[in-house]
Amino acid sequence: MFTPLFNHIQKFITLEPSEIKILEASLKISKIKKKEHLLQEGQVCNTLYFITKGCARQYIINPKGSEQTLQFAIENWWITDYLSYHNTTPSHFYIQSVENCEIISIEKNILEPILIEIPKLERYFRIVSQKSFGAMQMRIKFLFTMSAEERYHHFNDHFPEFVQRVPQYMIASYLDFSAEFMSKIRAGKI
Amino acid sequence: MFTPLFNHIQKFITLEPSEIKILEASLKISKIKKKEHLLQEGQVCNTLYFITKGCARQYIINPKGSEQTLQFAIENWWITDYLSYHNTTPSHFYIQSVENCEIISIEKNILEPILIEIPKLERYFRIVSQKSFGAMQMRIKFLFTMSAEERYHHFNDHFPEFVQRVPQYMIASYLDFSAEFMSKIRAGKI
DNA sequence: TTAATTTCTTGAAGTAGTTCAAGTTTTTTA
DNA sequence: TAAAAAACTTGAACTACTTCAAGAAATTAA
Repeated sequence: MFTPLFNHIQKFITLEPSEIKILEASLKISKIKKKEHLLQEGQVCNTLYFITKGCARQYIINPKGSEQTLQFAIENWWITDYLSYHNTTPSHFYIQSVENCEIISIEKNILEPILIEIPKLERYFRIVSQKSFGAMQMRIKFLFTMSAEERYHHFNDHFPEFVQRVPQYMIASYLDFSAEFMSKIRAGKI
Repeated sequence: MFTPLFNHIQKFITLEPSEIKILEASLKISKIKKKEHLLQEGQVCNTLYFITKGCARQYIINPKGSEQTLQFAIENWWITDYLSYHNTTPSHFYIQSVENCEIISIEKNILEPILIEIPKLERYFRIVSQKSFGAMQMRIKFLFTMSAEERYHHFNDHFPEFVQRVPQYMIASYLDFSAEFMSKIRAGKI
């Protein structure tokens, strides 16, 4: 049930059976339907979510009233608002499932004592979040240096299966151009 | 000498005197001149840098051959390429001082054993990097939702001292518009 | 303190995107 | 399986920016 997460953890550290038990006891798994919200703007985010099946996204509603996807998370990705989590401040983001999902969640007030009990888990979360930060730096690089068309092709080349899974307009906003423009790129009308 | 770093660490965790000694022994402090490089594109980054005085930046050279700043780091900020650090892959970035700097550096092969010895430090780096990741999410939000002029004013309002310290063209590229356009915004010609 | 270099400014011309509105296709729901 | 809702497409008009080129101002070096 929790195996995808433990497999992921074991890529970075090695847990004792006793430690696995402790962690396991504090995890919660839930199935959620497409378009359900895990977090709404204005709420304080005090949960980490790990996707074991399906796909979720973080998005905002921009000043013009339309949704803009900032981040996707698929199988074996964590998704959360870390700023809200750490500062206990209202979130600027929505987190929503894009497909029916299976999600492991763990709450801050349960996780933090466990991290002190099992320091290897601190290590796991440190490495994962440093790598995510690094990935974000690359994302900014791509946004800054590539044209809309280049970003589309780059994304398509790197995540072809993913492009099939989610609506185009979400990918368009994630790549920071309009759905209409994406349609024209795809039709070769650029 | 290392006090700015220890002050920063003590905001998140509490170290024993013995632990402070261990860490201290593995830190290196250096003064570097304006425009010196800490990292060049293509090198593997195996060092973390903590700015105690001055200002550094991460930048790339874009396909047109001009520099684009992706990140600034001032006093009490860490700067590094975490993707290169963790994957031992060539970096896509330059890291360079923008002013004369005093910088604490710590190497991966020295740090990693210390982190195992002092798990509280794992905690420190985890929290710092999760917060940085959160800040990056906000940065993407601003890039996506604000016009060039709004980004300029927002940055100016939040970091007025900083705007005095670094050349405008670096700020312009950090905010993802041209130096010429920034000049026009400042002159109110927009 | 002069020369050299770096940074900033300005206007004119161009363009990579957006916005709007309407129609079509696909997917979901009942 | 029909109706409703969601997602995608298209073209025309627009605009927020970029690029270029040249000069002015500020900073640094000798």
